[in-house]
Amino acid sequence: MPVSIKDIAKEANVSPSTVSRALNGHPRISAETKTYVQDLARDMGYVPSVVARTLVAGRSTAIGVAISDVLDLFYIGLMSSIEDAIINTDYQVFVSSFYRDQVRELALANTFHERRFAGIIVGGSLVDETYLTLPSRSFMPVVLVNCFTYPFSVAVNQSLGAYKAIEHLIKLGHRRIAYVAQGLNSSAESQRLNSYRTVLNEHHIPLDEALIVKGDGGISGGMKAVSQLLDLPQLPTAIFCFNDMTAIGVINALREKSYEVPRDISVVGFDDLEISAYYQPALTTVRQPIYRIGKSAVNMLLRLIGGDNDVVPEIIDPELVIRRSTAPITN
Amino acid sequence: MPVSIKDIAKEANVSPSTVSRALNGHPRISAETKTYVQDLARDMGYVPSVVARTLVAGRSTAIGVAISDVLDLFYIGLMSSIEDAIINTDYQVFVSSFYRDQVRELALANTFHERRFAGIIVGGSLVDETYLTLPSRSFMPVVLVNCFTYPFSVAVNQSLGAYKAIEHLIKLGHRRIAYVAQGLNSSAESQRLNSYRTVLNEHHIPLDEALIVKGDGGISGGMKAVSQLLDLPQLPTAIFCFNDMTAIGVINALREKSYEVPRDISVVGFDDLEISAYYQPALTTVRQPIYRIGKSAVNMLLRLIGGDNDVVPEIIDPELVIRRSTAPITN
DNA sequence: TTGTACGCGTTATCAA
DNA sequence: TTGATAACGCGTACAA
Repeated sequence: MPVSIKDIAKEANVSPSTVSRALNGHPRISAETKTYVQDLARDMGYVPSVVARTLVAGRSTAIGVAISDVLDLFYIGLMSSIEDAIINTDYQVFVSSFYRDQVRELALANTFHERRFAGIIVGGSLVDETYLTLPSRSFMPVVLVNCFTYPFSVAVNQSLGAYKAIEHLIKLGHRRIAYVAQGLNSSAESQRLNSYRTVLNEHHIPLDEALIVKGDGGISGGMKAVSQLLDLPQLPTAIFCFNDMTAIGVINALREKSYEVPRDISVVGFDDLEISAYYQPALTTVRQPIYRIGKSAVNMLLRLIGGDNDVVPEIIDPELVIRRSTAPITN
Repeated sequence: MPVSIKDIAKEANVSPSTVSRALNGHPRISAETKTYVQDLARDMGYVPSVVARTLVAGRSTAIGVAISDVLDLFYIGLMSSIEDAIINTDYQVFVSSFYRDQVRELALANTFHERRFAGIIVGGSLVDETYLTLPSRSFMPVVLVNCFTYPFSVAVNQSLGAYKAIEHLIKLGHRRIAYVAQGLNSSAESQRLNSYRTVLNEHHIPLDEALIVKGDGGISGGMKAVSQLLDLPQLPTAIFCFNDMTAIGVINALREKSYEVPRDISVVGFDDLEISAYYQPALTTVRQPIYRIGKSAVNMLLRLIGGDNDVVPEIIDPELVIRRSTAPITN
């Protein structure tokens, strides 16, 4: 068992409250007993119990971060930026993931609730507005990232991102543009897919549903998607991918079949991960400014925790980063 | 404030202990009151306070994972495998990182201690045996990953890994072999560096200290290292990198200067990240079986938590994965 | 079958 | 300046 205030009190022949005062720099205490108790506490290896402190205070300094998938580097960047933003506050961050599973996501929210966390940030939620109905809502604020159906959120404008990507391809002369989806019921997914449909429509390009295939947000999903696309009677000349890892998978699978990017087929990603600039070919992609997102999410959460409910969703316009994986159509 | 057992008791006109019994499936309670209380608790949105429960029980079901760097994909893999291994137990995982900083690492250990976590796993520790001296040691076991100076650890044999990598290069005819370090005082770092020196020595290759340069474990560190190496009067013909991300940085920087890998210079990484197989050229690298490491670390920690101190360090022999970034020397 | 009393570690309040 | 007491939410031994 850890050393408690009582143990120190007994050893020092004072009352527990005196120990508490000495340790918390309370004004009304003699300098003598103060240093004596402090030294003793140190020597006994005392570390205060935040558990007990939380119980009596009725509030916690723990902030939870729930991310959909640890293997998705976008969420890793989010995690990193959140930790960065919170390091200078009085709060501590604890991260867990729910592996793209609705049930696990809610279980995780419940875990945070059970532990009475001060608030949580969720990246890649699959249950969205459900958070509004949770009983924890009143005392454990929830901020979502990249979700548009929720009032407390920081989001990159997914529609605009997809729009910019597809427009870019169209300007390069492409008309047969495939979309490799993530295969999840996320807010980002539906926004991008809708935008894909809209832009094609605006440009009077007939929609071919066969060009919409499912990936899994990772390399292998991108590779499988390509094998589906290559079975088509008429190949696409460009592929818009849900994210950069998917794009890397796509490019690899194409290379295996001796299609070269961008000579034969153009590929656009989403996220702008660090690796994307250093991949061969360097990826054309839609940048999600993850650092800014994390900072804003933390900001918003801290305001909500402080009782300021007067926040508005923050929408960030993404930027298209043009590199070497896209080129004008040749044939 | 969240709903408490007392709130329910008041509403149901029973005592708090009856509510507690009803909610915990206690045998001695009438089926009638049981279901009544359970329904009421659900309707009132009751979620038990693990904080209070932890306090009274004297033990927690929280397991902390401290990783050195979220942007290092090796640790992300570790995090993932640990979560995987723990999902079927009664414990919950909470991850935080300490950004390659000794002070932050100890602060994080203290945070876990304050919250009375059941145990912690540390990846990439910079303080190693210090954990043996912490006052939390007796009730919060600590398992380290890839640390050889600590009795409770799961580690890949770093020396052997480096040995296999360098041997491979030597067999390909290389004798001027550079080493791009991580630049940290970690256990892995010193083991690999020692091994590098040893193997060269065994093969009677004179050690040129100028061939040992510092990276930072990431892409940019690898790139900077290359610019140092290229300033040398005599270039290396092969570069052994601390990890795969470093290798990717190295290959990129070389490409920028029109050196082609492996034609002009061979490059070996370490870790075998997912991306490494799909990079161009696919990386020759030392595989650290991260899934197995995470599983073993969790296993060991749970045994320690269970009071079984009869554990021995687990050492895993790594495998060299030969791909396309290494080739026989040409000139 | 249910209620009462106590303790977990801490802090705030009130009394000495 | 210090000590005693109560309270946070829960579980459990004991009493009813």
